[in-house]
Amino acid sequence: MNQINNSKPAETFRYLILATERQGRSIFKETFKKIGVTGAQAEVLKVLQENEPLSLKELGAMLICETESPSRLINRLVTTGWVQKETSEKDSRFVNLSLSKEGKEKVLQITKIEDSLYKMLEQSVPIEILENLNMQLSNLLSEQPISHTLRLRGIIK
Amino acid sequence: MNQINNSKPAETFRYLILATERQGRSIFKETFKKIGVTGAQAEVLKVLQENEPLSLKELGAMLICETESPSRLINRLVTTGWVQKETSEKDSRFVNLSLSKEGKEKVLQITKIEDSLYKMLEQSVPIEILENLNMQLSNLLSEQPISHTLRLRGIIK
DNA sequence: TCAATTTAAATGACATGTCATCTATTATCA
DNA sequence: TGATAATAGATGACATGTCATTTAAATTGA
Repeated sequence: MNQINNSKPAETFRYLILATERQGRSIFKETFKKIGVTGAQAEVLKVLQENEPLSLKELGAMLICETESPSRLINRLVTTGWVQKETSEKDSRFVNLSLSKEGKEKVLQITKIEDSLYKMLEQSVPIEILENLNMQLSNLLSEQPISHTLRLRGIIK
Repeated sequence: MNQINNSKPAETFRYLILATERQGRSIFKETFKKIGVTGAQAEVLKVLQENEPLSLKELGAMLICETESPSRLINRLVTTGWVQKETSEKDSRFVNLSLSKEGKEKVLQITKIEDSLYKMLEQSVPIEILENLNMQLSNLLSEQPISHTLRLRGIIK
């Protein structure tokens, strides 16, 4: 078991969160690369799968990786052919975003990758510890702006 | 207390880590902005303060936000006048990086900001919970490549 | 009805992360 | 001694995050 620096618990926590996020992102990136997808793209495709159709603003509100109108990210996914973008008939300021057929297929691949990585994590860390971490982290975030996004995503209730 | 999605603890954990990191980054960014520094720059300046002089490679190994030779980040800090860069006399492939006088002053400001944000966090979360989170997260990372960086930084031992 | 205001999305500019490639320097080895 | 290999750092190109600004469309209110 590691010894941590307990003289500065808040600073230690900050860097451990940063390190955990970076390590996780690196692991996901490594495997997403094989199917030609970045982490941000994967999140978009999955959010669309579960909530389509969405406007850009609605999508932006549901992304944890993205805080504002993700025009460029979406335009790249449209160019790649995984997302369809249509101007709304009711209000042409809005666009309606949804997955194409290829996008739906790509999401299946993404889900397989994610599920296998989740399984690895669940096998290396006792579930009670994961659940406890989840409870503490969600308490920490409960009054923060991002908790709204987490509720939209069903990550916290 | 929040209810979390316990049907997928690993996925929930992933997004909670992502959300915690993003929320924390946003808070630091907000306050660093007032002294004209980005989060990555702040980390560089603090690492140099505690370990100077460093080569680019050594610095890169110690950064949690950065994984490789951070040439451009450093060049911007040199341009801004906070970091001094000299070619090594012994081996001119290497550069020696250290803080300028202005850089040292900027680090004092950075430290004040960080300490006040750390204090806020320590006041809103019981220390035992923070320490427990730190222990669990460091255990999680102990076999990961990034644990080397964390040890160099004294965050884990 | 029309001016003013608000809203959705796009874009410019900048910062940074990532990967590949390049240049310059040093080390190694026959 | 010189060719080859390894190393440190820089740069090109691309992706994405952030903030400000712009454009186009819809809403509001007099």
